Amino acid sequence: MSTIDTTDIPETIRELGPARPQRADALRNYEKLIAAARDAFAQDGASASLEEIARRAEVGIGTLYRHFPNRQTLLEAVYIDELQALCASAATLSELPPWDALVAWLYRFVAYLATKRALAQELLNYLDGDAALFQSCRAGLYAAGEPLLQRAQEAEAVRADTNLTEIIQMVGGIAKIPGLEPEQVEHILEVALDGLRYRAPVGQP
Amino acid sequence: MSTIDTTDIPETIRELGPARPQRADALRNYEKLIAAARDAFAQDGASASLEEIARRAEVGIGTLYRHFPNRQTLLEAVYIDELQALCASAATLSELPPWDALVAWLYRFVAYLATKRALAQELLNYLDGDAALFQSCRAGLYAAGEPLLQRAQEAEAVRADTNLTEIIQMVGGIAKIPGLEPEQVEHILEVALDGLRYRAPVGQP
DNA sequence: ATAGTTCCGGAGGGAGCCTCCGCTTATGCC
DNA sequence: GGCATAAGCGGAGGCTCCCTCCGGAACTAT
Repeated sequence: MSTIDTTDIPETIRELGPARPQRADALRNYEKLIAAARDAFAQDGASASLEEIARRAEVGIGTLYRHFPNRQTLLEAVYIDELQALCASAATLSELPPWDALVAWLYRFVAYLATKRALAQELLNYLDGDAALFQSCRAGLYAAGEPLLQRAQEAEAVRADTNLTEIIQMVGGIAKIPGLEPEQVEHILEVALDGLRYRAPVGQP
Repeated sequence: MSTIDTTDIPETIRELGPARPQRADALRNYEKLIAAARDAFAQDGASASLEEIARRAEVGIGTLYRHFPNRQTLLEAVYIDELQALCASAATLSELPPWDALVAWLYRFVAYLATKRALAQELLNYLDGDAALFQSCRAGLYAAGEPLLQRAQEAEAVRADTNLTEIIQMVGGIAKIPGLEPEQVEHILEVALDGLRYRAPVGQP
Protein backbone atom coordinates (compact mmCIF):
# COMPACT_ATOMS: atom_id res chain seq x y z
CA MET A 1 0.00 0.00 0.00
CA SER A 2 2.81 2.36 0.90
CA THR A 3 4.28 4.03 -2.13
CA ILE A 4 7.46 5.00 -0.32
CA ASP A 5 10.56 3.05 -1.14
CA THR A 6 11.60 1.83 2.27
CA THR A 7 15.22 1.34 1.43
CA ASP A 8 15.72 5.00 0.63
CA ILE A 9 14.27 6.33 3.82
CA PRO A 10 17.37 5.92 5.96
CA GLU A 11 19.42 8.04 3.58
CA THR A 12 16.73 10.69 3.50
CA ILE A 13 16.81 10.88 7.25
CA ARG A 14 20.56 10.84 7.43
CA GLU A 15 20.71 13.91 5.25
CA LEU A 16 18.97 15.81 7.99
CA GLY A 17 21.92 15.35 10.26
CA PRO A 18 25.32 17.03 10.07
CA ALA A 19 27.37 16.13 7.03
CA ARG A 20 29.61 13.14 7.56
CA PRO A 21 33.30 13.74 7.08
CA GLN A 22 35.10 12.58 3.94
CA ARG A 23 38.48 11.48 5.06
CA ALA A 24 38.76 7.90 6.24
CA ASP A 25 40.23 8.64 9.66
CA ALA A 26 37.75 11.40 10.30
CA LEU A 27 34.85 9.16 9.41
CA ARG A 28 36.15 6.48 11.73
CA ASN A 29 36.30 8.93 14.60
CA TYR A 30 32.89 10.31 13.74
CA GLU A 31 31.39 6.88 14.00
CA LYS A 32 33.25 5.98 17.17
CA LEU A 33 31.91 9.16 18.69
CA ILE A 34 28.32 8.42 17.77
CA ALA A 35 28.58 4.92 19.16
CA ALA A 36 30.12 6.16 22.39
CA ALA A 37 27.56 8.93 22.67
CA ARG A 38 24.70 6.51 22.16
CA ASP A 39 25.91 4.39 25.06
CA ALA A 40 26.63 7.35 27.26
CA PHE A 41 23.29 9.03 26.65
CA ALA A 42 21.46 5.77 27.19
CA GLN A 43 23.25 5.33 30.48
CA ASP A 44 23.36 8.85 31.90
CA GLY A 45 20.70 10.71 29.96
CA ALA A 46 21.21 13.70 27.77
CA SER A 47 23.53 15.35 30.25
CA ALA A 48 26.25 12.75 29.98
CA SER A 49 29.71 14.26 30.04
CA LEU A 50 31.09 15.07 26.62
CA GLU A 51 34.61 14.51 27.86
CA GLU A 52 33.57 11.07 29.01
CA ILE A 53 32.14 10.38 25.58
CA ALA A 54 35.38 11.44 23.93
CA ARG A 55 37.26 9.20 26.33
CA ARG A 56 35.05 6.21 25.60
CA ALA A 57 35.46 6.82 21.90
CA GLU A 58 39.21 6.96 22.45
CA VAL A 59 39.33 10.30 20.77
CA GLY A 60 40.55 13.72 21.87
CA ILE A 61 38.03 16.16 23.22
CA GLY A 62 39.00 18.51 20.43
CA THR A 63 37.91 15.95 17.87
CA LEU A 64 34.54 15.65 19.46
CA TYR A 65 34.02 19.37 19.35
CA ARG A 66 35.16 19.65 15.75
CA HIS A 67 32.62 17.12 14.58
CA PHE A 68 29.88 18.27 16.90
CA PRO A 69 30.25 21.90 17.84
CA ASN A 70 27.78 21.52 20.68
CA ARG A 71 25.87 18.97 22.66
CA GLN A 72 22.79 19.47 20.51
CA THR A 73 24.48 18.50 17.29
CA LEU A 74 25.71 15.31 18.85
CA LEU A 75 22.35 14.54 20.38
CA GLU A 76 20.70 15.04 17.04
CA ALA A 77 23.22 12.91 15.22
CA VAL A 78 22.76 10.06 17.67
CA TYR A 79 19.01 10.31 17.37
CA ILE A 80 19.13 10.21 13.59
CA ASP A 81 21.53 7.31 13.67
CA GLU A 82 19.28 5.34 15.99
CA LEU A 83 16.26 5.99 13.87
CA GLN A 84 18.05 4.96 10.73
CA ALA A 85 19.15 1.76 12.37
CA LEU A 86 15.58 1.06 13.42
CA CYS A 87 14.32 1.59 9.89
CA ALA A 88 17.06 -0.48 8.38
CA SER A 89 16.39 -3.35 10.76
CA ALA A 90 12.94 -3.79 9.26
CA ALA A 91 14.52 -5.06 6.07
CA THR A 92 16.70 -7.59 7.88
CA LEU A 93 13.85 -8.88 9.97
CA SER A 94 11.74 -9.75 6.98
CA GLU A 95 13.61 -13.03 6.83
CA LEU A 96 11.83 -14.16 9.97
CA PRO A 97 8.29 -15.52 10.01
CA PRO A 98 5.78 -12.69 9.75
CA TRP A 99 4.67 -12.61 13.35
CA ASP A 100 8.15 -12.94 14.75
CA ALA A 101 9.43 -10.26 12.42
CA LEU A 102 6.79 -7.80 13.51
CA VAL A 103 7.27 -8.49 17.19
CA ALA A 104 11.02 -8.30 16.91
CA TRP A 105 10.74 -4.98 15.18
CA LEU A 106 8.39 -3.63 17.84
CA TYR A 107 10.83 -4.63 20.55
CA ARG A 108 13.51 -2.85 18.64
CA PHE A 109 11.17 0.11 18.56
CA VAL A 110 10.86 0.05 22.32
CA ALA A 111 14.64 0.14 22.66
CA TYR A 112 14.72 3.06 20.31
CA LEU A 113 12.07 4.85 22.36
CA ALA A 114 14.24 4.59 25.44
CA THR A 115 17.01 6.45 23.67
CA LYS A 116 14.60 8.89 22.18
CA ARG A 117 13.08 9.75 25.52
CA ALA A 118 16.45 10.62 26.92
CA LEU A 119 17.20 12.84 23.98
CA ALA A 120 13.82 14.30 23.14
CA GLN A 121 13.50 16.57 26.12
CA GLU A 122 16.84 18.24 25.62
CA LEU A 123 16.47 18.10 21.88
CA LEU A 124 13.25 20.05 21.95
CA ASN A 125 14.76 22.79 24.04
CA TYR A 126 16.94 23.87 21.18
CA LEU A 127 15.33 22.42 18.13
CA ASP A 128 11.96 23.79 19.19
CA GLY A 129 9.99 22.85 16.19
CA ASP A 130 12.31 21.74 13.48
CA ALA A 131 9.28 19.93 12.25
CA ALA A 132 11.10 18.69 9.18
CA LEU A 133 13.24 16.36 11.23
CA PHE A 134 10.42 14.84 13.19
CA GLN A 135 8.16 14.57 10.19
CA SER A 136 10.81 12.72 8.25
CA CYS A 137 11.40 10.48 11.19
CA ARG A 138 7.76 9.62 11.42
CA ALA A 139 7.54 8.91 7.73
CA GLY A 140 10.59 6.71 7.87
CA LEU A 141 9.22 4.81 10.82
CA TYR A 142 5.97 4.08 9.11
CA ALA A 143 7.58 3.14 5.85
CA ALA A 144 9.74 0.66 7.70
CA GLY A 145 7.01 -0.86 9.83
CA GLU A 146 4.16 -0.97 7.35
CA PRO A 147 5.50 -3.86 5.23
CA LEU A 148 6.15 -5.93 8.33
CA LEU A 149 2.63 -5.43 9.57
CA GLN A 150 1.11 -6.09 6.19
CA ARG A 151 2.99 -9.29 5.77
CA ALA A 152 1.93 -10.42 9.20
CA GLN A 153 -1.68 -9.60 8.47
CA GLU A 154 -1.65 -11.37 5.12
CA ALA A 155 -0.22 -14.43 6.78
CA GLU A 156 -3.11 -14.26 9.26
CA ALA A 157 -0.68 -13.84 12.10
CA VAL A 158 -2.06 -10.47 13.13
CA ARG A 159 -5.69 -9.48 13.38
CA ALA A 160 -6.96 -7.47 10.46
CA ASP A 161 -8.79 -4.78 12.38
CA THR A 162 -5.77 -2.79 13.44
CA ASN A 163 -3.09 -0.65 11.87
CA LEU A 164 0.43 0.53 12.42
CA THR A 165 -0.55 3.85 13.93
CA GLU A 166 -2.58 2.09 16.57
CA ILE A 167 0.12 -0.44 17.29
CA ILE A 168 2.83 2.15 17.57
CA GLN A 169 0.70 4.21 19.90
CA MET A 170 0.00 1.19 22.02
CA VAL A 171 3.60 0.10 22.24
CA GLY A 172 4.75 3.65 22.77
CA GLY A 173 2.22 4.18 25.50
CA ILE A 174 3.34 1.08 27.32
CA ALA A 175 7.01 1.88 26.90
CA LYS A 176 6.48 5.30 28.37
CA ILE A 177 4.70 4.25 31.54
CA PRO A 178 6.73 6.07 34.14
CA GLY A 179 8.45 4.41 37.03
CA LEU A 180 8.36 0.85 35.79
CA GLU A 181 11.17 -1.65 35.76
CA PRO A 182 12.20 -2.86 32.32
CA GLU A 183 10.93 -6.35 33.12
CA GLN A 184 7.53 -5.02 34.04
CA VAL A 185 7.38 -3.10 30.80
CA GLU A 186 8.34 -6.19 28.92
CA HIS A 187 5.65 -8.24 30.53
CA ILE A 188 2.91 -5.75 29.88
CA LEU A 189 4.12 -5.46 26.35
CA GLU A 190 4.05 -9.20 25.94
CA VAL A 191 0.44 -9.32 27.03
CA ALA A 192 -0.54 -6.45 24.83
CA LEU A 193 1.22 -7.83 21.79
CA ASP A 194 -0.55 -11.08 22.31
CA GLY A 195 -3.74 -9.19 21.80
CA LEU A 196 -2.60 -8.45 18.28
CA ARG A 197 -2.54 -12.08 17.28
CA TYR A 198 -4.97 -13.31 14.72
CA ARG A 199 -7.52 -15.71 16.09
CA ALA A 200 -9.67 -17.85 13.89
CA PRO A 201 -13.33 -16.96 14.17
CA VAL A 202 -15.12 -19.22 16.62
CA GLY A 203 -18.66 -20.44 16.12
CA GLN A 204 -19.86 -20.84 19.70
CA PRO A 205 -18.67 -19.18 22.86
CA MET B 1 -19.28 23.62 49.75
CA SER B 2 -15.69 22.96 50.56
CA THR B 3 -15.17 21.78 54.10
CA ILE B 4 -11.48 22.56 54.06
CA ASP B 5 -10.34 25.61 55.93
CA THR B 6 -8.48 27.50 53.26
CA THR B 7 -6.31 29.48 55.58
CA ASP B 8 -4.71 26.39 57.03
CA ILE B 9 -3.73 24.86 53.74
CA PRO B 10 -0.56 26.85 53.25
CA GLU B 11 0.84 25.66 56.54
CA THR B 12 -0.07 22.10 55.72
CA ILE B 13 1.84 22.36 52.49
CA ARG B 14 4.77 24.09 54.07
CA GLU B 15 5.20 21.24 56.46
CA LEU B 16 6.01 19.02 53.52
CA GLY B 17 9.14 21.01 52.82
CA PRO B 18 12.37 21.09 54.80
CA ALA B 19 12.07 22.52 58.27
CA ARG B 20 12.72 26.23 58.41
CA PRO B 21 15.55 27.34 60.64
CA GLN B 22 14.90 28.90 64.02
CA ARG B 23 17.57 31.49 64.49
CA ALA B 24 16.78 34.92 63.09
CA ASP B 25 19.85 35.23 60.89
CA ALA B 26 19.45 31.73 59.57
CA LEU B 27 15.84 32.33 58.69
CA ARG B 28 16.77 35.52 56.89
CA ASN B 29 19.29 33.68 54.77
CA TYR B 30 16.90 30.84 54.15
CA GLU B 31 14.37 33.22 52.74
CA LYS B 32 16.87 35.16 50.71
CA LEU B 33 17.97 31.89 49.19
CA ILE B 34 14.48 30.83 48.24
CA ALA B 35 13.78 34.18 46.64
CA ALA B 36 17.04 34.11 44.71
CA ALA B 37 16.43 30.53 43.67
CA ARG B 38 12.94 31.31 42.44
CA ASP B 39 14.30 34.04 40.18
CA ALA B 40 17.21 31.95 38.99
CA PHE B 41 15.12 28.89 38.22
CA ALA B 42 12.55 31.01 36.43
CA GLN B 43 15.27 32.53 34.32
CA ASP B 44 17.58 29.61 33.62
CA GLY B 45 15.45 26.57 34.32
CA ALA B 46 16.10 23.95 36.92
CA SER B 47 19.78 23.76 36.04
CA ALA B 48 20.60 27.27 37.19
CA SER B 49 23.92 27.49 38.96
CA LEU B 50 23.73 27.07 42.69
CA GLU B 51 26.74 29.30 43.16
CA GLU B 52 24.97 31.98 41.19
CA ILE B 53 21.95 31.59 43.43
CA ALA B 54 24.09 31.96 46.52
CA ARG B 55 25.67 35.04 44.97
CA ARG B 56 22.30 36.59 44.18
CA ALA B 57 21.14 35.88 47.68
CA GLU B 58 24.33 37.52 48.97
CA VAL B 59 25.11 34.45 50.96
CA GLY B 60 28.06 32.10 51.03
CA ILE B 61 27.87 28.92 49.02
CA GLY B 62 28.33 27.00 52.23
CA THR B 63 25.17 28.50 53.61
CA LEU B 64 23.20 27.40 50.62
CA TYR B 65 24.42 23.85 50.99
CA ARG B 66 23.71 23.76 54.69
CA HIS B 67 20.09 24.75 54.21
CA PHE B 68 19.61 22.72 51.06
CA PRO B 69 21.96 19.76 50.91
CA ASN B 70 21.24 19.26 47.22
CA ARG B 71 19.60 20.86 44.26
CA GLN B 72 16.45 18.83 44.78
CA THR B 73 15.80 20.10 48.24
CA LEU B 74 16.06 23.64 47.03
CA LEU B 75 13.86 22.96 44.04
CA GLU B 76 11.27 21.43 46.27
CA ALA B 77 11.39 24.29 48.74
CA VAL B 78 10.91 26.84 45.99
CA TYR B 79 8.03 24.89 44.56
CA ILE B 80 6.31 24.64 47.90
CA ASP B 81 6.88 28.31 48.56
CA GLU B 82 5.37 29.26 45.22
CA LEU B 83 2.38 27.09 45.79
CA GLN B 84 1.82 28.47 49.23
CA ALA B 85 1.98 32.00 47.86
CA LEU B 86 -0.58 31.09 45.23
CA CYS B 87 -2.95 29.68 47.81
CA ALA B 88 -2.48 32.59 50.13
CA SER B 89 -3.19 35.07 47.36
CA ALA B 90 -6.70 33.74 47.04
CA ALA B 91 -7.55 35.24 50.39
CA THR B 92 -6.19 38.67 49.50
CA LEU B 93 -7.96 38.73 46.18
CA SER B 94 -11.35 38.22 47.73
CA GLU B 95 -11.48 41.95 48.30
CA LEU B 96 -11.87 42.48 44.57
CA PRO B 97 -15.18 42.09 42.72
CA PRO B 98 -15.93 38.43 42.19
CA TRP B 99 -15.08 38.23 38.50
CA ASP B 100 -11.91 40.24 38.86
CA ALA B 101 -10.82 38.21 41.82
CA LEU B 102 -11.21 34.94 39.98
CA VAL B 103 -9.46 36.16 36.87
CA ALA B 104 -6.62 37.67 38.86
CA TRP B 105 -6.16 34.41 40.67
CA LEU B 106 -6.11 32.44 37.46
CA TYR B 107 -3.44 34.73 36.06
CA ARG B 108 -1.47 34.15 39.19
CA PHE B 109 -1.98 30.47 38.58
CA VAL B 110 -0.46 30.79 35.12
CA ALA B 111 2.60 32.47 36.57
CA TYR B 112 2.88 29.64 39.06
CA LEU B 113 2.64 27.10 36.27
CA ALA B 114 5.61 28.66 34.54
CA THR B 115 7.72 28.06 37.62
CA LYS B 116 6.28 24.66 38.11
CA ARG B 117 7.09 23.56 34.60
CA ALA B 118 10.70 24.49 35.06
CA LEU B 119 10.88 22.54 38.28
CA ALA B 120 8.59 19.62 37.64
CA GLN B 121 10.78 17.77 35.19
CA GLU B 122 13.81 17.76 37.42
CA LEU B 123 11.70 17.33 40.50
CA LEU B 124 10.16 14.13 39.22
CA ASN B 125 13.54 12.63 38.46
CA TYR B 126 14.31 12.38 42.13
CA LEU B 127 11.01 12.61 43.85
CA ASP B 128 9.57 9.98 41.55
CA GLY B 129 6.27 9.53 43.16
CA ASP B 130 6.22 11.32 46.45
CA ALA B 131 2.52 11.39 45.85
CA ALA B 132 1.88 13.01 49.21
CA LEU B 133 3.43 16.25 48.13
CA PHE B 134 1.52 16.53 44.90
CA GLN B 135 -1.71 15.44 46.44
CA SER B 136 -1.43 18.04 49.13
CA CYS B 137 -0.62 20.63 46.55
CA ARG B 138 -3.66 19.76 44.55
CA ALA B 139 -5.88 19.89 47.59
CA GLY B 140 -4.47 23.25 48.57
CA LEU B 141 -4.98 24.61 45.11
CA TYR B 142 -8.59 23.60 45.01
CA ALA B 143 -9.31 24.82 48.49
CA ALA B 144 -7.92 28.19 47.54
CA GLY B 145 -9.68 28.54 44.22
CA GLU B 146 -13.05 27.07 45.07
CA PRO B 147 -14.33 29.99 47.17
CA LEU B 148 -13.32 32.45 44.49
CA LEU B 149 -15.19 30.55 41.84
CA GLN B 150 -18.20 30.07 44.03
CA ARG B 151 -18.42 33.73 44.85
CA ALA B 152 -18.16 34.61 41.19
CA GLN B 153 -20.86 32.16 40.28
CA GLU B 154 -23.18 33.35 43.02
CA ALA B 155 -22.69 36.91 41.81
CA GLU B 156 -23.68 35.74 38.34
CA ALA B 157 -20.32 36.78 37.00
CA VAL B 158 -19.38 33.27 35.91
CA ARG B 159 -21.58 30.75 34.15
CA ALA B 160 -23.01 28.08 36.38
CA ASP B 161 -22.29 25.08 34.19
CA THR B 162 -18.61 24.82 34.93
CA ASN B 163 -16.33 23.96 37.80
CA LEU B 164 -12.84 24.56 39.08
CA THR B 165 -11.41 21.35 37.72
CA GLU B 166 -12.52 22.26 34.27
CA ILE B 167 -11.26 25.81 34.54
CA ILE B 168 -7.90 24.79 35.87
CA GLN B 169 -7.52 22.25 33.14
CA MET B 170 -8.40 24.82 30.55
CA VAL B 171 -6.05 27.45 31.88
CA GLY B 172 -3.34 24.88 32.39
CA GLY B 173 -3.75 23.54 28.91
CA ILE B 174 -3.45 26.99 27.43
CA ALA B 175 -0.50 27.92 29.59
CA LYS B 176 1.32 24.81 28.49
CA ILE B 177 0.96 25.26 24.75
CA PRO B 178 4.55 24.86 23.64
CA GLY B 179 6.46 27.41 21.67
CA LEU B 180 4.20 30.38 22.26
CA GLU B 181 5.22 33.88 23.26
CA PRO B 182 3.85 35.04 26.59
CA GLU B 183 1.69 37.63 24.84
CA GLN B 184 0.14 34.99 22.66
CA VAL B 185 -0.63 32.89 25.68
CA GLU B 186 -2.16 35.86 27.37
CA HIS B 187 -4.39 36.62 24.45
CA ILE B 188 -5.66 33.10 24.09
CA LEU B 189 -6.25 33.02 27.79
CA GLU B 190 -8.17 36.26 27.63
CA VAL B 191 -10.47 34.84 25.00
CA ALA B 192 -10.95 31.60 26.86
CA LEU B 193 -11.64 33.30 30.16
CA ASP B 194 -14.21 35.46 28.47
CA GLY B 195 -16.04 32.28 27.69
CA LEU B 196 -16.49 31.76 31.41
CA ARG B 197 -18.54 34.91 31.85
CA TYR B 198 -22.11 34.62 32.84
CA ARG B 199 -24.52 35.71 30.13
CA ALA B 200 -28.13 36.39 30.83
CA PRO B 201 -30.43 34.00 29.00
CA VAL B 202 -31.70 35.52 25.75
CA GLY B 203 -35.16 34.93 24.43
CA GLN B 204 -34.64 35.33 20.70
CA PRO B 205 -31.51 34.91 18.64
C1' DA C 1 28.29 39.58 80.35
C1' DT C 2 29.25 35.01 79.11
C1' DA C 3 28.93 30.40 77.75
C1' DG C 4 27.36 27.49 74.45
C1' DT C 5 25.13 26.72 70.38
C1' DT C 6 24.21 27.57 65.86
C1' DC C 7 25.41 29.41 61.72
C1' DC C 8 28.42 31.69 58.30
C1' DG C 9 31.50 31.90 54.40
C1' DG C 10 34.87 30.81 51.26
C1' DA C 11 39.07 28.13 50.20
C1' DG C 12 40.09 24.09 47.73
C1' DG C 13 39.97 19.77 45.06
C1' DG C 14 37.69 17.59 41.47
C1' DA C 15 35.12 17.60 37.18
C1' DG C 16 33.12 19.45 33.07
C1' DC C 17 32.81 22.89 29.21
C1' DC C 18 34.87 24.72 25.31
C1' DT C 19 38.78 27.09 22.60
C1' DC C 20 42.99 27.32 20.44
C1' DC C 21 46.94 25.96 17.98
C1' DG C 22 51.18 23.19 16.96
C1' DC C 23 51.70 18.65 15.24
C1' DT C 24 50.20 14.46 12.42
C1' DT C 25 48.28 12.05 8.67
C1' DA C 26 45.62 11.11 4.61
C1' DT C 27 44.98 12.22 -0.21
C1' DG C 28 45.77 13.59 -4.85
C1' DC C 29 49.07 14.76 -8.14
C1' DC C 30 53.32 14.19 -10.34
C1' DG D 1 57.02 6.13 -4.79
C1' DG D 2 57.52 10.90 -3.20
C1' DC D 3 55.76 15.23 -1.99
C1' DA D 4 52.83 19.25 -1.10
C1' DT D 5 48.95 20.58 1.28
C1' DA D 6 44.66 20.49 3.09
C1' DA D 7 42.18 18.03 6.59
C1' DG D 8 42.22 16.25 10.91
C1' DC D 9 44.02 15.34 15.68
C1' DG D 10 44.44 15.96 20.65
C1' DG D 11 45.25 17.97 24.89
C1' DA D 12 46.78 22.00 27.62
C1' DG D 13 44.62 25.83 29.60
C1' DG D 14 41.17 29.11 31.25
C1' DC D 15 36.84 29.28 32.95
C1' DT D 16 32.69 27.73 35.69
C1' DC D 17 30.37 24.67 38.56
C1' DC D 18 29.77 21.18 42.25
C1' DC D 19 30.28 20.04 46.92
C1' DT D 20 32.98 19.51 51.45
C1' DC D 21 35.11 21.09 55.41
C1' DC D 22 36.26 23.80 59.31
C1' DG D 23 37.92 28.13 61.75
C1' DG D 24 35.72 31.94 63.22
C1' DA D 25 31.49 35.06 63.80
C1' DA D 26 26.94 35.81 65.56
C1' DC D 27 22.99 34.83 68.08
C1' DT D 28 20.41 33.35 72.32
C1' DA D 29 19.54 32.08 76.93
C1' DT D 30 20.96 32.56 81.32
